[in-house]
Amino acid sequence: MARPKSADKRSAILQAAIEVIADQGDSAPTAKIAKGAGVAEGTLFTYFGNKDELLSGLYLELKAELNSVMMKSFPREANVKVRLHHAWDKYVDWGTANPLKRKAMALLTVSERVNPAAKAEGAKAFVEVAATIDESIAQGALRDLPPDFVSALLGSMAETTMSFMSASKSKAEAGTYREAGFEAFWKAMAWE
Amino acid sequence: MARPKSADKRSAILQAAIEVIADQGDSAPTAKIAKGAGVAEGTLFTYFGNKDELLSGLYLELKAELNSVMMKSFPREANVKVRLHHAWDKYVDWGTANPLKRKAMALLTVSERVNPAAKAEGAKAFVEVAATIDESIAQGALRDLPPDFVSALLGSMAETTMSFMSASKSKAEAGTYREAGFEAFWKAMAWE
Amino acid sequence: MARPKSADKRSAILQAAIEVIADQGDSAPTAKIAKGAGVAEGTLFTYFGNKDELLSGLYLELKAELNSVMMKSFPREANVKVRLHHAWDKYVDWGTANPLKRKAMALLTVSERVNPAAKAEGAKAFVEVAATIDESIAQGALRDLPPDFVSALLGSMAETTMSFMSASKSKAEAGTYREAGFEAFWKAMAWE
Amino acid sequence: MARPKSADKRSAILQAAIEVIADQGDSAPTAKIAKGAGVAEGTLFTYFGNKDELLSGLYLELKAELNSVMMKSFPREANVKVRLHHAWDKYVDWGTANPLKRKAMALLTVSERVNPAAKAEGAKAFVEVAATIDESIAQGALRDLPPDFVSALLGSMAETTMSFMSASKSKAEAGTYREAGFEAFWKAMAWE
DNA sequence: AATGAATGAGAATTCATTCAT
DNA sequence: AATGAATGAATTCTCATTCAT
Repeated sequence: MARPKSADKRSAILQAAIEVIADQGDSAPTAKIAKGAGVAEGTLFTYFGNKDELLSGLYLELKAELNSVMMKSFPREANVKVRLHHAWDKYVDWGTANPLKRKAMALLTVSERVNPAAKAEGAKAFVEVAATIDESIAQGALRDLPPDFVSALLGSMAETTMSFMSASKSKAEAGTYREAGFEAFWKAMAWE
Repeated sequence: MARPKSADKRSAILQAAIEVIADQGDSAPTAKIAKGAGVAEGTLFTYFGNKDELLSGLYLELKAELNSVMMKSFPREANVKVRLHHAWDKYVDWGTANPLKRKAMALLTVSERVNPAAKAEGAKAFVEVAATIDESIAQGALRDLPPDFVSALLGSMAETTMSFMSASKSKAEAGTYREAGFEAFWKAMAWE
Repeated sequence: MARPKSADKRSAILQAAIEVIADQGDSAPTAKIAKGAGVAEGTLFTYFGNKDELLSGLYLELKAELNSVMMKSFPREANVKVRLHHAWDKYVDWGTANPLKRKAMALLTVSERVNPAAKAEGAKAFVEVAATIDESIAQGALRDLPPDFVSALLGSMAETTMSFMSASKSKAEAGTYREAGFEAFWKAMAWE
Repeated sequence: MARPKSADKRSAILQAAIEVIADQGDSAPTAKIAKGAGVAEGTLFTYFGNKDELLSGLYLELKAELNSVMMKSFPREANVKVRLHHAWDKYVDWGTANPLKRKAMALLTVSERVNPAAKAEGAKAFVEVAATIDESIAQGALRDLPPDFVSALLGSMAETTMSFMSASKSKAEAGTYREAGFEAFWKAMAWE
């Protein structure tokens, strides 16, 4: 237990978990994940104490990756609309470029097996976005709604947008949805 | 003609299924559902051929109930905004008044075990709403976006709104979210 | 229970049992047999107290039918070879003309569920054949072997002959097996 | 390489399967077999993917054993009668010495659950006997009958002989049946 | 008598986790 | 640390039989 030797193995397990969970949900057998990762069934449990920990760990990993993607060259100096637009674009681009990760993350988000601590920690992926929303409201760029509500709507509208982007027949069409989605969000939230 | 199949028992099974599925998702044991319904494990299978049929049957039942709720005194003669507002209110009121049903329906909507025929049939719950959206776009009340995209956004925004209504501490606060949610949707989709 | 009203229903159940048991063996569900007979599941149990009784009853019925077929115009006055040849021909003709009955009877013969009393009673189908064999041995037409052994060999050789007759491509070929089978039996048992 | 799959455990499962299947046929519960073998219910499935594979595997094992018994010091140089006599003796001795194996093999031979590939493979147990029969017919030692028919009669006559040997009260009596059975077979098939 | 819904004890697998190697 | 065999509780579904209608 503990002190895993190889970071590679941990990554391989997580990668396999993404694929298997995207396909079968949180009832995916650990044996299948281990096989996908090229390790023995028992080995999985030296990297993750039990299945819930694996699920929670994967959830965190995905949230962290998403956070890093959204924050890469985040235009902290620009105005709030530009900043939110940046986050939106990075988010939906990541989601459409990584459909398995998106699917797995969505499944884990509603899974009872991901522990509450991980859920709470995962929320931090959006702290900066949330802060930007707070600021937007404070300075009157967005309507006076509870910031959490605005964040949640951003998330669900982005989720919906991604599914239409993924179903698109061309890059151009996907791009249209991406822009229309953000415009819808912004108009929904802004004054006027 | 012997003991007829009892509508009560069928209902009891479906009701128990709502509770257990809301709690555990589609991996809820049929034994637990049967127990919750107060029938023998085998009895469940005289009402539903197998677990998938139970899941699909419940999905249909919930969609039908939601449809009937939304269509009750649907103001067919009023303008599109009024009609969509009516549907929105009925939808989110039903969802907040019946959190278990809402949860179960959400879980079943993404379950692989609900058969495609049921999914297709279930979509009919929203046909009139979809038609209203089509009409809104055609007559220029809403922006020129793919109607399916608008419908999907309506659904996901309503879903998000419901979760904030459910978490509200007062009826008044819930009512505020309900209204704010619809306003957000309408502004997101309308011209200007 | 008891006192069945309709002999037709009893026959229908037995007929259905032949078909279902020939197909699935003694694990064939009683529900399937009832359905095949066009009666309700419970009705089967007013004609046969339980499944073992049905199986045993069917076994007896088949043995009785076979007996009556073999004894029809049995040449009691002819010499023993002629008499055994008659029984042989009737037996294998019945078996090839009624493959389902033959299959069901074979399956029931080795089934643990047919009760011993029925097995004993069923043996009577061959009493006259057995008597003829006794006589043959007594008068020196057949070798001095235990009569039961001779009877058993008659049965198993006939069984094997029937399966080759059933697999034959023509009536003529089947007839050849029928004759060759009897000749083999006779030569096996006769002096010199 | 972890605990290797144990040949002992595999044997224990097969041995238990022989006993339970001889008693209950192919509907014998896997749980009962596992218990008889002294392993957990799940363990059975690490050695045999499913019940059909267990049944097929056992069938093969028994046929292979029988083959090795019949072929042990098979007198390839002797004349055909001697060779067939050898096979007959080894066969019926094995069957009477191992009544459970004989019963299980007979049951599996007619089981629908043993897969066709195993049935085909199992037939090889008798190839050399079949070849000897072919040769016997070709050189005129046996009558001109289809070799398959001769083989089948050999099998069914041996089967019948074994059941009388098993019921015998003494070794001597059993030996008498063994010899009488072969003589019956030979006379049935030979010219004159 | 006939019907078929109701029952609950199996039956065959599956699977997270442990532990001998 | 890594492996994968071993475990046994849990799961879905079947089926002979009973019994309310």
